[in-house]
Amino acid sequence: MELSKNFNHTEAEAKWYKHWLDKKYFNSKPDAREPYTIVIPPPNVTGVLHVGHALNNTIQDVLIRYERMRGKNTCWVPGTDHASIATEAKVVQMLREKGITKASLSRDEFLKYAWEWKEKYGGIILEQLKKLGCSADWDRTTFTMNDHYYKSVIDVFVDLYNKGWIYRGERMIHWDVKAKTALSDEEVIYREVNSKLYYVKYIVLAESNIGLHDFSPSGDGGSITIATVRPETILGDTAICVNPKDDRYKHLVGKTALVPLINRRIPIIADGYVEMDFGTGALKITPAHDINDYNIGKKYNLDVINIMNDDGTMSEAAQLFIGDDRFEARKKMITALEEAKQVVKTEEYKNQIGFSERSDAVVEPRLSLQWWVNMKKLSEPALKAVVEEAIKFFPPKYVNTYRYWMENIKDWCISRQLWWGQRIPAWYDEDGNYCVAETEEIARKKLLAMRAEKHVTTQESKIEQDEDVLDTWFSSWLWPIEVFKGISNPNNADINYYYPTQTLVTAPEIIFFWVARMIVSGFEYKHAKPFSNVYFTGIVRDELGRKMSKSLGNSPDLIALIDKYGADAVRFGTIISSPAGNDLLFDVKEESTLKQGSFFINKVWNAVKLVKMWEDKLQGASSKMQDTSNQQPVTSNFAVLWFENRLNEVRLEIEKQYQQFRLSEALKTIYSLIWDDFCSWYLEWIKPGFEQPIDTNVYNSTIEFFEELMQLLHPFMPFVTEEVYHLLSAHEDDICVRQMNNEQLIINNEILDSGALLKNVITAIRDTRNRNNIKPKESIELFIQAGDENAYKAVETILLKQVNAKTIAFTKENISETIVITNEKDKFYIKSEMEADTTALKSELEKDLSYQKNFLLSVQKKLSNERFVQNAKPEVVELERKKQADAEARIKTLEESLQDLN
RNA sequence: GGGUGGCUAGCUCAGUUGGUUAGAGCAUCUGGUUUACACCCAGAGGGUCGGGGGUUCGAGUCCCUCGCCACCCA
Repeated sequence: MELSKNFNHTEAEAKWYKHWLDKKYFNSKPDAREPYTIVIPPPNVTGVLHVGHALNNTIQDVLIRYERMRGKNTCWVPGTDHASIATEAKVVQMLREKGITKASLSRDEFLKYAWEWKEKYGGIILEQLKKLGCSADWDRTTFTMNDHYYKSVIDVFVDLYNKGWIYRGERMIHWDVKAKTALSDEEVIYREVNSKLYYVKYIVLAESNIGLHDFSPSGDGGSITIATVRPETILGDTAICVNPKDDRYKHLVGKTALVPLINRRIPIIADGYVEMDFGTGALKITPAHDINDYNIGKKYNLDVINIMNDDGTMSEAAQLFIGDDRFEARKKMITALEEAKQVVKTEEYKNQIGFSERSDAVVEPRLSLQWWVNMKKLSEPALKAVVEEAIKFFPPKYVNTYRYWMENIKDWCISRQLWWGQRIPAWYDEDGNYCVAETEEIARKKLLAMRAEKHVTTQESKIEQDEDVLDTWFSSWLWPIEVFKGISNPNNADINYYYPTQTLVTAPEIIFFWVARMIVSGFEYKHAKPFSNVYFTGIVRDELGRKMSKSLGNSPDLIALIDKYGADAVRFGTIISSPAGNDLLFDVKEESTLKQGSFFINKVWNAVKLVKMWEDKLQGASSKMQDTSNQQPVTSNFAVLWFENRLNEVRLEIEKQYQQFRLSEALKTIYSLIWDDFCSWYLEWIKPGFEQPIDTNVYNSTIEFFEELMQLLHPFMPFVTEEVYHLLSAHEDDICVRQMNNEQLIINNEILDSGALLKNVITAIRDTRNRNNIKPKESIELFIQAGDENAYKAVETILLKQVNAKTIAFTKENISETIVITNEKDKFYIKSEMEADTTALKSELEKDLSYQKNFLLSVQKKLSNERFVQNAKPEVVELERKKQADAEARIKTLEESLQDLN
């Protein structure tokens, strides 16, 4: 069979993915086997594949494919979430391009457009995951706005409300003036910004604040200067606050100041909250526009004056600059204050400002009536489950982060002023009564009953549903349950079989948003944890260490990379550079790990070509040829024996690495096993001479080894391994579902040691050849002076071939006129046409000798230390003794060799 | 300001309960191409383990302290 020069990834990827789908390998139904379940972190329905998704989903696919080959009934559930803010923004933008404003549409009309948009673009990311090779059960694809899911979210809301965990309340919240919606704390990103700190003078009235209605603009009570970065909010000031210990201001406490420009009378109060050394030590209090001011306002019963509209423009209450945007108003405010000579000075100042994660608008603190979940009691079992390790985190360092957040958990603001999402099931009547109910019909009855109870009227009132929708996380926190319809159809066969799931793979950034809340809902609605393990991937950064982000434009086009390098190479590249729990530095410029991945594929491909070349020239057990004189020497069997043991050794290693989620380590281990052990050593050892036949038994073993290697590699690089598997020999099955050998692995350490010795000797001799400029083609005569000749006899022909020797002879005597090298107790004499450069040789030997002597000295120092011999573990002392003996033997050999040279 | 993690070869990182004079990949250097692969082969060089102090027979590993970086929270 003639193989193409290189592996054609485009063709193979399409072919095998279709084949796997046709065979329904990824589909799962409950059966007698043990389940292994993963639910995908649903990507945003507006999303396109970026490196973070590639990493995250490759890891999930690796775990799923590995467990599938280990006999588990694997089920990987894919899907997307409806991402209310992001999707609504996309739809609004699309409408704008069509010349339609959201305000001109009814809610239903808008939602129709939104669904159209979702149907058209919402599946892109899932199709991209298929290109990556993801083996998810696509028949189970779930969307958080599907009918059953929608209903479950509503039911959960009603249930929590009835249990008293959901309430409606006025709070200071983060307001996105662009999206015109509330944001949760987690949706605000703080960035350091260069601002200006303005020092503004307030006039203080002479009299105390008794007669607030008397107006005396001249003041003569002096003045007080405050520092602020938001001068436009001065218009909403309702007090000035100083520290009670501050001697500078003690005489002013209790007096009245005038708000600049509008001359509102406000009290000067004292509270320990104020830091004396910040600014001037005097703080303006604007309860409607700052969370801390709000709290002080509540404490001192201050007026709350909201001077801004919901779009960030100044409201009538501001009195000035009405209708101007807040930043425009700030500029005008400064000009006006300067004209009034009330700006004392201006300083450059760096401060942290909150931005909306979705719209990037500067977040405005705003008082608002919102729906909240009281998390304190609800979250208790979830905290316990992680602390007590019923749910394990990988890496475990995130337990601390989780614990801190859960122990200080705040109420969760779940209402969003949007249309795209589950509409809050609360209804209001004309008299201000409201109720929460699954449907309008039930709500109507409830409200009627409320009115009757209050004896308001028996007449039915018009009722209206709350305009707002629920936070998207309020639907995705039910994900591990409702993807199996565990809420809409409790105790069905799927939920009972697949829940709790085994592993969640996600980014640490959403540990609070999502992971913690899923654990909470799991205990509340299934009375069980949603998953046993949580594997947190690293954050993907570019070569400069910057987080990949849309705004920076530093995220590469994954599909282009898959086209260029192949899905296997992309999977290799992301996993190999992503040690467990560490950030992944993705070198976009050089694409170095992707290259490494495609080089690796090429290596595997060429190994197939080599092995298949031998197929036509088989000889031995099953060969028809009777002539045995030409048979390959038995020493090839050493190679087979060695690789068999080496393979088993590595399989154990990899199993351990999987258990600890050290996937990048596992891949490195397999990479090195294939490239170094299999290709560089094993294949060279068994390689027959030019045009020579290969022993059938050796060939068959090699095919088996190769297939097992492909199986180990398959979870990481599914396409090339499936292709190679079918090329190596005829198979009815596919590697995708081939089951791993579950037998107890036996490892013969003697064989492994012999292999290591052989490798060492080969490397040492090659090194010596190199250093002495013996050309690769020039053959040498090798003499071995060994304590145990048998150790070399079994590998003699391999050694002969690997160091290009024409003869190997064993000797008891020193051989003169040769280059000599030593390996532990043994000496090797290399005779070549080149004249041995004794000076260079001598210096090499002397260098080695001095190293060995120093080494011996350090060992002796340890052993002569009584406290070491007494305190150290016996096996450690024993090891030191062996080191001493080895070093002594080595020194003896080296000294002898040096003597021969003189 | 509080918390967490990190600082090991030029770069990216391993280094498991303290125990060979610290490893890998990439990059670099030397030599090599008719016989699987130059997307390759053979080999080499390169580290005071962020600084200082301590515990110990023994510290990259444990403790203290300082410095720098990152992330999370406020």
